[in-house]
Amino acid sequence: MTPKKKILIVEDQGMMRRNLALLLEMEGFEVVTAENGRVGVDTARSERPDVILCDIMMPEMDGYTVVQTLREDAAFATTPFLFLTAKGEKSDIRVGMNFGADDYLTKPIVREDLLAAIEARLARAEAQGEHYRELGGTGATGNLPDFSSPAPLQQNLGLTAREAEVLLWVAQGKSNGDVSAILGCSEKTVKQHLGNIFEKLGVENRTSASLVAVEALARHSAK
Amino acid sequence: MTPKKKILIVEDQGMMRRNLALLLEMEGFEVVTAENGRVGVDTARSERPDVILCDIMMPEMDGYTVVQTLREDAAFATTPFLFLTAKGEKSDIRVGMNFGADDYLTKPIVREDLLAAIEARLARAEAQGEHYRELGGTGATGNLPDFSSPAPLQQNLGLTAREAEVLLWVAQGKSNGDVSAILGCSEKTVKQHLGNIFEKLGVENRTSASLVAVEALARHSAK
DNA sequence: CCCTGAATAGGACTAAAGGCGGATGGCAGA
DNA sequence: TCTGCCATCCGCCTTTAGTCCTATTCAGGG
Repeated sequence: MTPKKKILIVEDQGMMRRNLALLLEMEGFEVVTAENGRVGVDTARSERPDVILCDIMMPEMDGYTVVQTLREDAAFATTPFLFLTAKGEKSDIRVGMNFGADDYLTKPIVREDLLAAIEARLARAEAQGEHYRELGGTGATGNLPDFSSPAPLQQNLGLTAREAEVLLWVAQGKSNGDVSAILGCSEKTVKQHLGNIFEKLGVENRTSASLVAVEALARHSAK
Repeated sequence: MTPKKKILIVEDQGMMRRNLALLLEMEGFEVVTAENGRVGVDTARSERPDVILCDIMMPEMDGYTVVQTLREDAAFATTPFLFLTAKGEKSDIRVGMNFGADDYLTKPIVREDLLAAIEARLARAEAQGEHYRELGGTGATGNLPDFSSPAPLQQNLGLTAREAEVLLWVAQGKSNGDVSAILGCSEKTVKQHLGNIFEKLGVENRTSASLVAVEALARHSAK
């Protein structure tokens, strides 16, 4: 929502293309257009639209081929693809849907239907993204795992509460001196705990222990 | 494919329901049925089908409400939902699609269309799953990032080729001595590179540098 | 009450890490 | 050709990390 959604219109009829573009721009979408299927595929690849509206009957490359081509590309596996068709012919629509389109709109395009369909597909795509992001946890976006609690380390690695606290800070790059100051104990104590941690984790130094910790935290975020 | 796909049929007309079930079972699908919308929602939650076929006009709860209800549940955010409708009325279908359905089939149901639509939606759902799994990379499952190539470190962190190699091993917990043996150079050289790496990454020790490296590698897996 | 496990900490020591300055050779671009 | 940038390596030095051993305190369970 916050970032302007980009819509690609692939439609050979100039008037129809301009009308649609104008309508969508007035609704706050960013619009790019292509005058046939072949150009449409190229434009999709360079512009990475959030939604694609595509006519079926076009010169150079028809709509079926466009959706088929784009669906082979992992980058467009999730992009909502809507057909625009002049024909009420169910068979045409069926063919398109079976090629992996997400919806269709019959001409003449009604403004309300168009907007409702676009919003519905955007909402659906977003909901699916969230679903998979949930599955993937924070690791899915390449971010660092959650260092907010030592509990996962305690649970998953069989550490004591204090050991988990020590490791939590060590894994964030803190020195023994830092950790002792943070936890309010002697540096000797930190070293002692670290030695025990290394033994429990089967590693030989803090860097390896940190790796194990990060992995455990990531696994925990992944639920 | 390997695991039998489970299909939920929500349809109030007994004959239609049994015919569809029989047809799909003969095609090798596992089929569960529900005789109205309310039961359909319950059944979906307990059976977790891979595809849902749902009539629109039903007693107790209509098809729109079913899809609306299920889409609110994260578990069904990605489940292909196909409407079965006796009406060729476009408006009915539009309403259903706008509620988050994925496709529709008009009665009388043609065997080929039904199977093609189901296969198309299953393929699409699977492709999307793969897409997001790719985004999640190995990190999505809580595993460690890909340490097979230093290239991502070189690219994303602005390191030289050699520096990236050094960091790649350091981030895996290797000591300077180990790295020098692995790379076939002096330990002094490793230290020198590490110093440069620390400066470039804005960190003060190998553990912090490793954290940055792991994050960069995870981000790279996320494409 | 005794025993265990956890947390704490000290001393003494070795090993590793990291900083600083200097130096060489290769290689590509101005 | 000269100038950076990169990779390589040295020595010297300080700081940090890590090990081994020992010891105290405290909370719970049998």
